[in-house]
Amino acid sequence: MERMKRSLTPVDYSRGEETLAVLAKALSHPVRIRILQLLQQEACCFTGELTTLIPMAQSTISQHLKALLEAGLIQGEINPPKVRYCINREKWAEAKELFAVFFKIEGAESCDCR
Amino acid sequence: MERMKRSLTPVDYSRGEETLAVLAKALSHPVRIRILQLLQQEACCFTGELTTLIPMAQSTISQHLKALLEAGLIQGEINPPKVRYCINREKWAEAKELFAVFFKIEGAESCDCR
DNA sequence: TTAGTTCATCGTAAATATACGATAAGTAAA
DNA sequence: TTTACTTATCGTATATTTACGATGAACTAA
Repeated sequence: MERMKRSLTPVDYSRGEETLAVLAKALSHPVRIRILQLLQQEACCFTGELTTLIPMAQSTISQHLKALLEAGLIQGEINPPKVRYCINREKWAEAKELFAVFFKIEGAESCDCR
Repeated sequence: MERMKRSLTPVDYSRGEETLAVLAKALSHPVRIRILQLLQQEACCFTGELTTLIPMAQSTISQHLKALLEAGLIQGEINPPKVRYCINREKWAEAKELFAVFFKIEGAESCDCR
């Protein structure tokens, strides 16, 4: 069959739109929400501590940690043979602000579609 | 090959964790961010208006609208043969609050992992 | 050096997401 | 009824995500 195009013209998104989408994607799995909450409460966690708190394979937890790391929401300190993670406060504040601004937009009045 | 298990014991997430993840997933694509911003600015939009504002196939836009609808962030008013969409203010406020509360957690001090 | 510990990465299966065109559903107008 | 218009859904190709176990990398301790 013929090759299918993936888009007519590429939509060009603003920096904010892209960033927000990336952050939202990082938050789009419940276990990552859980991990972030645990890191908030505990200040720091070794990967091993997380595996005792969450019934998932160690490799899966590591994979989710990587996703959070790539989104910039957490940072890791290599303390061999352990690795300790914590929230990246700077990025956290940025995300908090981005979501707040996004949801604050009140633009026009609701049209109350049903 | 042998069937692979998807999880050791199912992790049970709280209502808030699930809800936040669902909302985040809805926001995890830049075009959906764009659509929501447009709906905010314009109060209401017919699907057709959105297709003129966003260079994507009508079917694709419709698919994204469905995703936002399922997450509850928007609502539609059938006004045949058109359908007008707008933000669901109630859900919007709920989402705003959920994200705000989530990011507000300050728990312990940062451990400054590097 | 060897053994043990901790974590990341690889390989892979399955599910989900994302894009497109084609088609169906539904109403209004001719 | 027929035609035109708008939107949703279907079918499908491809990409990405998510889960697992197995293996590798890196450091410590014996």
